[in-house]
Amino acid sequence: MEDYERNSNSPAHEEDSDVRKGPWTEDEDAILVNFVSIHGDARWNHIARSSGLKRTGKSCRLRWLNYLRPDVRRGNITLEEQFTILKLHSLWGNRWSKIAQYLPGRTDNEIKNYWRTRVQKQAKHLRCDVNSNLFKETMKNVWMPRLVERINAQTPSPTYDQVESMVTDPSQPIDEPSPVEPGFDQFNQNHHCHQQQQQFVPASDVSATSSNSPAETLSDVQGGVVNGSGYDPVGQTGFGGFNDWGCVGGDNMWTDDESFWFLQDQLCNEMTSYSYN
DNA sequence: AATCATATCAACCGCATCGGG
DNA sequence: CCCCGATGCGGTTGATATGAT
Repeated sequence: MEDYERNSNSPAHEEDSDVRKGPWTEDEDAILVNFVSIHGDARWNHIARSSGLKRTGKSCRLRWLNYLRPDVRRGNITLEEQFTILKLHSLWGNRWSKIAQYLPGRTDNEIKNYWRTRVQKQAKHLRCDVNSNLFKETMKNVWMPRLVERINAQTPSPTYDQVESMVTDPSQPIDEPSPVEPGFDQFNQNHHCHQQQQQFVPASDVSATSSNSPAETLSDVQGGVVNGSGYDPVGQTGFGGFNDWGCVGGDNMWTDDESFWFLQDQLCNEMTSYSYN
Protein backbone atom coordinates (compact mmCIF):
# COMPACT_ATOMS: atom_id res chain seq x y z
CA MET A 1 0.00 0.00 0.00
CA GLU A 2 2.70 2.40 1.01
CA ASP A 3 4.61 1.38 -2.06
CA TYR A 4 1.80 2.49 -4.25
CA GLU A 5 1.79 5.89 -2.62
CA ARG A 6 5.53 6.20 -2.78
CA ASN A 7 5.48 5.43 -6.42
CA SER A 8 2.71 7.82 -7.15
CA ASN A 9 4.57 10.57 -5.34
CA SER A 10 7.64 10.10 -7.40
CA PRO A 11 9.08 13.50 -8.40
CA ALA A 12 9.55 12.18 -11.89
CA HIS A 13 5.78 12.12 -12.26
CA GLU A 14 4.80 15.40 -10.76
CA GLU A 15 1.61 15.53 -12.75
CA ASP A 16 0.59 12.14 -11.40
CA SER A 17 1.51 12.95 -7.85
CA ASP A 18 -2.09 13.73 -6.99
CA VAL A 19 -3.36 10.40 -8.24
CA ARG A 20 -3.90 7.90 -5.51
CA LYS A 21 -3.45 4.22 -6.20
CA GLY A 22 -3.80 1.07 -4.20
CA PRO A 23 -6.50 -0.08 -1.80
CA TRP A 24 -9.43 2.17 -1.17
CA THR A 25 -10.05 3.62 2.28
CA GLU A 26 -13.44 3.66 3.97
CA ASP A 27 -13.58 7.40 3.57
CA GLU A 28 -12.97 7.15 -0.14
CA ASP A 29 -15.64 4.49 -0.42
CA ALA A 30 -18.11 6.68 1.42
CA ILE A 31 -17.37 9.63 -0.83
CA LEU A 32 -17.75 7.56 -3.95
CA VAL A 33 -21.00 5.96 -2.82
CA ASN A 34 -22.37 9.34 -1.95
CA PHE A 35 -21.40 10.80 -5.29
CA VAL A 36 -22.77 7.93 -7.29
CA SER A 37 -26.04 8.05 -5.40
CA ILE A 38 -26.40 11.66 -6.45
CA HIS A 39 -24.94 11.66 -9.94
CA GLY A 40 -25.41 8.09 -11.08
CA ASP A 41 -22.85 5.56 -12.19
CA ALA A 42 -21.68 7.16 -15.38
CA ARG A 43 -19.20 9.84 -16.39
CA TRP A 44 -16.55 8.40 -14.16
CA ASN A 45 -13.92 10.96 -15.00
CA HIS A 46 -16.32 13.67 -13.98
CA ILE A 47 -17.09 11.85 -10.74
CA ALA A 48 -13.40 11.39 -10.06
CA ARG A 49 -12.69 15.05 -10.58
CA SER A 50 -15.66 16.64 -8.89
CA SER A 51 -15.76 14.32 -5.90
CA GLY A 52 -12.35 15.40 -4.76
CA LEU A 53 -11.17 11.81 -4.80
CA LYS A 54 -7.63 11.66 -6.03
CA ARG A 55 -8.47 8.66 -8.15
CA THR A 56 -8.83 8.14 -11.84
CA GLY A 57 -12.22 7.66 -13.36
CA LYS A 58 -11.28 4.13 -14.22
CA SER A 59 -10.38 3.41 -10.65
CA CYS A 60 -13.68 4.84 -9.41
CA ARG A 61 -15.62 2.79 -11.91
CA LEU A 62 -13.82 -0.38 -10.98
CA ARG A 63 -14.29 0.18 -7.28
CA TRP A 64 -17.98 0.79 -7.76
CA LEU A 65 -18.62 -2.15 -10.03
CA ASN A 66 -16.56 -4.68 -8.15
CA TYR A 67 -17.18 -3.69 -4.59
CA LEU A 68 -19.47 -0.79 -3.73
CA ARG A 69 -22.44 -1.41 -5.99
CA PRO A 70 -25.35 -2.47 -3.77
CA ASP A 71 -26.28 -5.61 -5.67
CA VAL A 72 -22.81 -7.09 -5.69
CA ARG A 73 -22.72 -10.60 -4.28
CA ARG A 74 -19.93 -11.96 -2.18
CA GLY A 75 -19.00 -15.32 -0.81
CA ASN A 76 -18.63 -18.76 -2.25
CA ILE A 77 -19.50 -19.41 -5.83
CA THR A 78 -22.50 -21.72 -5.71
CA LEU A 79 -22.75 -24.98 -7.62
CA GLU A 80 -25.20 -23.46 -10.04
CA GLU A 81 -22.85 -20.56 -10.59
CA GLN A 82 -19.95 -22.93 -11.15
CA PHE A 83 -22.00 -24.82 -13.67
CA THR A 84 -22.91 -21.60 -15.42
CA ILE A 85 -19.32 -20.46 -15.55
CA LEU A 86 -18.07 -23.73 -16.96
CA LYS A 87 -20.84 -23.93 -19.48
CA LEU A 88 -20.67 -20.36 -20.70
CA HIS A 89 -16.90 -20.39 -20.78
CA SER A 90 -17.06 -23.45 -22.96
CA LEU A 91 -19.14 -21.41 -25.38
CA TRP A 92 -17.59 -18.00 -25.17
CA GLY A 93 -14.12 -18.41 -23.77
CA ASN A 94 -12.70 -15.63 -21.63
CA ARG A 95 -15.63 -13.30 -22.16
CA TRP A 96 -15.86 -12.57 -18.49
CA SER A 97 -18.16 -9.60 -18.62
CA LYS A 98 -20.51 -11.49 -20.88
CA ILE A 99 -20.51 -14.50 -18.60
CA ALA A 100 -21.07 -12.20 -15.63
CA GLN A 101 -24.33 -11.04 -17.18
CA TYR A 102 -25.70 -14.48 -16.43
CA LEU A 103 -24.49 -14.50 -12.85
CA PRO A 104 -26.40 -11.70 -11.18
CA GLY A 105 -24.35 -9.87 -8.60
CA ARG A 106 -21.11 -11.48 -9.65
CA THR A 107 -18.50 -9.35 -11.30
CA ASP A 108 -16.40 -10.20 -14.29
CA ASN A 109 -13.39 -9.81 -12.05
CA GLU A 110 -14.69 -12.38 -9.61
CA ILE A 111 -15.48 -14.87 -12.33
CA LYS A 112 -12.10 -14.32 -13.89
CA ASN A 113 -10.44 -14.89 -10.53
CA TYR A 114 -12.49 -18.02 -9.99
CA TRP A 115 -11.44 -19.37 -13.35
CA ARG A 116 -7.81 -18.61 -12.82
CA THR A 117 -7.52 -19.81 -9.26
CA ARG A 118 -9.79 -22.86 -9.39
CA VAL A 119 -10.18 -24.04 -12.92
CA GLN A 120 -6.77 -23.26 -14.32
CA LYS A 121 -5.21 -24.75 -11.25
CA GLN A 122 -6.85 -28.05 -12.06
CA ALA A 123 -5.58 -27.87 -15.59
CA LYS A 124 -2.14 -27.33 -14.20
CA HIS A 125 -2.49 -30.37 -11.99
CA LEU A 126 -3.49 -32.36 -15.03
CA ARG A 127 -0.49 -31.00 -16.85
CA CYS A 128 -2.63 -29.93 -19.73
CA ASP A 129 -3.48 -26.59 -21.20
CA VAL A 130 -6.72 -25.07 -20.08
CA ASN A 131 -7.62 -24.54 -23.74
CA SER A 132 -6.81 -28.04 -24.80
CA ASN A 133 -9.46 -30.43 -25.98
CA LEU A 134 -8.42 -32.78 -23.22
CA PHE A 135 -9.28 -30.27 -20.58
CA LYS A 136 -12.48 -29.16 -22.28
CA GLU A 137 -13.65 -32.72 -22.55
CA THR A 138 -12.81 -33.30 -18.91
CA MET A 139 -14.90 -30.34 -17.88
CA LYS A 140 -17.72 -31.36 -20.11
CA ASN A 141 -17.82 -35.03 -19.33
CA VAL A 142 -16.62 -35.20 -15.77
CA TRP A 143 -16.85 -31.95 -13.87
CA MET A 144 -20.09 -30.62 -15.23
CA PRO A 145 -22.00 -33.87 -14.79
CA ARG A 146 -20.54 -34.06 -11.31
CA LEU A 147 -21.79 -30.58 -10.58
CA VAL A 148 -25.22 -31.65 -11.72
CA GLU A 149 -25.07 -34.60 -9.36
CA ARG A 150 -24.16 -32.29 -6.53
CA ILE A 151 -26.94 -29.90 -7.40
CA ASN A 152 -29.36 -32.78 -7.54
CA ALA A 153 -28.18 -33.91 -4.15
CA GLN A 154 -28.86 -30.46 -2.77
CA THR A 155 -32.28 -30.04 -4.32
CA PRO A 156 -33.75 -33.46 -5.02
CA SER A 157 -35.11 -34.51 -8.36
CA PRO A 158 -34.29 -31.84 -10.95
CA THR A 159 -33.36 -33.15 -14.30
CA TYR A 160 -30.32 -32.01 -16.13
CA ASP A 161 -32.46 -29.56 -18.06
CA GLN A 162 -33.91 -28.17 -14.90
CA VAL A 163 -30.45 -27.66 -13.51
CA GLU A 164 -29.62 -25.65 -16.56
CA SER A 165 -32.67 -23.52 -15.99
CA MET A 166 -31.59 -22.93 -12.39
CA VAL A 167 -28.29 -21.40 -13.24
CA THR A 168 -29.58 -17.89 -13.79
CA ASP A 169 -31.56 -15.67 -11.53
CA PRO A 170 -34.99 -15.19 -13.05
CA SER A 171 -35.21 -11.71 -11.62
CA GLN A 172 -32.36 -10.47 -13.72
CA PRO A 173 -32.69 -9.39 -17.32
CA ILE A 174 -30.54 -11.14 -19.83
CA ASP A 175 -29.04 -9.00 -22.52
CA GLU A 176 -29.73 -10.16 -25.97
CA PRO A 177 -26.32 -10.91 -27.37
CA SER A 178 -25.32 -9.52 -30.68
CA PRO A 179 -26.28 -11.74 -33.59
CA VAL A 180 -22.74 -11.59 -34.82
CA GLU A 181 -21.31 -12.68 -31.49
CA PRO A 182 -19.04 -15.64 -32.15
CA GLY A 183 -20.54 -18.70 -30.66
CA PHE A 184 -23.80 -17.15 -29.66
CA ASP A 185 -25.70 -18.57 -32.56
CA GLN A 186 -24.95 -22.03 -31.34
CA PHE A 187 -25.71 -21.10 -27.79
CA ASN A 188 -28.99 -19.58 -28.79
CA GLN A 189 -29.94 -22.61 -30.80
CA ASN A 190 -29.32 -24.82 -27.83
CA HIS A 191 -30.68 -22.59 -25.10
CA HIS A 192 -33.56 -20.43 -26.15
CA CYS A 193 -33.31 -17.35 -24.00
CA HIS A 194 -36.87 -16.69 -23.00
CA GLN A 195 -37.10 -13.11 -21.90
CA GLN A 196 -40.35 -13.81 -20.16
CA GLN A 197 -39.00 -16.61 -18.04
CA GLN A 198 -35.51 -15.14 -17.89
CA GLN A 199 -34.04 -18.62 -17.84
CA PHE A 200 -32.03 -20.85 -20.04
CA VAL A 201 -34.40 -23.30 -21.59
CA PRO A 202 -32.64 -25.99 -23.50
CA ALA A 203 -34.10 -26.70 -26.87
CA SER A 204 -36.12 -29.86 -27.00
CA ASP A 205 -34.39 -31.17 -30.07
CA VAL A 206 -31.08 -31.08 -28.31
CA SER A 207 -31.37 -32.35 -24.82
CA ALA A 208 -34.68 -31.71 -23.18
CA THR A 209 -36.16 -35.06 -24.01
CA SER A 210 -33.29 -37.27 -23.04
CA SER A 211 -31.58 -36.02 -19.97
CA ASN A 212 -30.90 -39.24 -18.18
CA SER A 213 -27.27 -39.15 -19.08
CA PRO A 214 -25.67 -35.81 -18.33
CA ALA A 215 -22.53 -36.68 -20.17
CA GLU A 216 -24.41 -37.61 -23.27
CA THR A 217 -26.52 -34.52 -23.02
CA LEU A 218 -23.55 -32.26 -22.69
CA SER A 219 -21.88 -34.03 -25.50
CA ASP A 220 -24.88 -33.51 -27.69
CA VAL A 221 -25.41 -29.94 -26.67
CA GLN A 222 -21.88 -28.86 -27.17
CA GLY A 223 -20.90 -31.02 -30.05
CA GLY A 224 -17.94 -32.53 -28.29
CA VAL A 225 -16.20 -35.67 -29.35
CA VAL A 226 -16.83 -38.43 -26.90
CA ASN A 227 -16.59 -42.11 -27.20
CA GLY A 228 -17.04 -44.99 -24.84
CA SER A 229 -13.48 -45.24 -23.71
CA GLY A 230 -12.68 -41.62 -23.20
CA TYR A 231 -12.00 -38.86 -25.62
CA ASP A 232 -10.14 -37.78 -28.66
CA PRO A 233 -7.09 -36.12 -27.22
CA VAL A 234 -5.97 -34.53 -30.41
CA GLY A 235 -9.37 -33.89 -31.89
CA GLN A 236 -10.09 -30.43 -33.19
CA THR A 237 -13.82 -30.58 -33.15
CA GLY A 238 -14.81 -30.03 -29.56
CA PHE A 239 -17.08 -27.20 -28.49
CA GLY A 240 -17.85 -25.80 -31.85
CA GLY A 241 -14.42 -24.50 -32.69
CA PHE A 242 -14.75 -20.87 -31.69
CA ASN A 243 -11.70 -19.00 -32.70
CA ASP A 244 -10.99 -17.59 -29.27
CA TRP A 245 -10.84 -21.15 -28.01
CA GLY A 246 -8.03 -22.21 -30.24
CA CYS A 247 -6.86 -25.70 -29.51
CA VAL A 248 -3.36 -26.01 -28.20
CA GLY A 249 -2.09 -29.01 -29.99
CA GLY A 250 0.29 -31.62 -28.71
CA ASP A 251 -0.41 -31.10 -25.07
CA ASN A 252 -1.86 -34.44 -24.22
CA MET A 253 0.41 -35.76 -21.53
CA TRP A 254 -1.66 -38.83 -20.76
CA THR A 255 -1.00 -42.21 -22.12
CA ASP A 256 -2.57 -44.31 -19.40
CA ASP A 257 -6.33 -44.03 -19.62
CA GLU A 258 -6.97 -45.64 -16.29
CA SER A 259 -4.76 -43.39 -14.24
CA PHE A 260 -6.04 -40.44 -16.19
CA TRP A 261 -9.66 -41.07 -15.32
CA PHE A 262 -8.81 -41.87 -11.75
CA LEU A 263 -7.14 -38.52 -11.42
CA GLN A 264 -10.02 -36.81 -13.18
CA ASP A 265 -12.34 -38.12 -10.53
CA GLN A 266 -10.09 -37.06 -7.71
CA LEU A 267 -9.71 -33.59 -9.10
CA CYS A 268 -13.39 -33.36 -9.73
CA ASN A 269 -14.09 -34.12 -6.10
CA GLU A 270 -11.60 -31.52 -5.06
CA MET A 271 -12.97 -28.92 -7.37
CA THR A 272 -16.63 -29.39 -6.61
CA SER A 273 -16.02 -29.44 -2.89
CA TYR A 274 -15.07 -25.80 -2.76
CA SER A 275 -18.52 -24.51 -2.13
CA TYR A 276 -19.27 -27.01 0.59
CA ASN A 277 -16.67 -25.94 3.10
C1' DA B 1 6.40 -19.91 17.22
C1' DA B 2 8.66 -19.03 13.00
C1' DT B 3 9.20 -19.62 8.33
C1' DC B 4 7.97 -20.78 3.85
C1' DA B 5 4.64 -21.95 0.18
C1' DT B 6 0.41 -21.41 -1.88
C1' DA B 7 -4.18 -19.41 -2.66
C1' DT B 8 -7.09 -15.59 -3.06
C1' DC B 9 -8.70 -11.38 -4.77
C1' DA B 10 -8.56 -6.24 -5.20
C1' DA B 11 -6.68 -3.21 -8.17
C1' DC B 12 -3.75 -1.74 -11.93
C1' DC B 13 -2.38 -1.60 -16.86
C1' DG B 14 -2.72 -1.68 -21.78
C1' DC B 15 -5.53 -2.09 -25.50
C1' DA B 16 -9.88 -1.86 -28.15
C1' DT B 17 -14.00 0.39 -29.06
C1' DC B 18 -17.22 4.07 -29.31
C1' DG B 19 -19.01 8.56 -29.91
C1' DG B 20 -18.61 13.51 -30.32
C1' DG B 21 -16.30 17.41 -32.38
C1' DC C 1 -11.91 10.78 -42.25
C1' DC C 2 -9.17 11.95 -38.11
C1' DC C 3 -8.45 13.04 -33.41
C1' DC C 4 -9.37 12.69 -28.68
C1' DG C 5 -11.50 11.60 -24.44
C1' DA C 6 -14.35 8.25 -22.07
C1' DT C 7 -15.47 3.75 -21.21
C1' DG C 8 -15.15 -1.25 -21.00
C1' DC C 9 -12.66 -5.49 -21.17
C1' DG C 10 -9.22 -9.00 -20.36
C1' DG C 11 -4.62 -9.96 -18.60
C1' DT C 12 -1.60 -9.40 -14.95
C1' DT C 13 0.35 -8.05 -10.57
C1' DG C 14 1.09 -7.83 -5.80
C1' DA C 15 -0.56 -7.58 -0.96
C1' DT C 16 -2.68 -10.31 2.24
C1' DA C 17 -4.59 -14.53 4.16
C1' DT C 18 -4.18 -19.22 4.97
C1' DG C 19 -2.04 -23.63 5.34
C1' DA C 20 1.95 -26.64 5.77
C1' DT C 21 6.28 -27.79 7.75
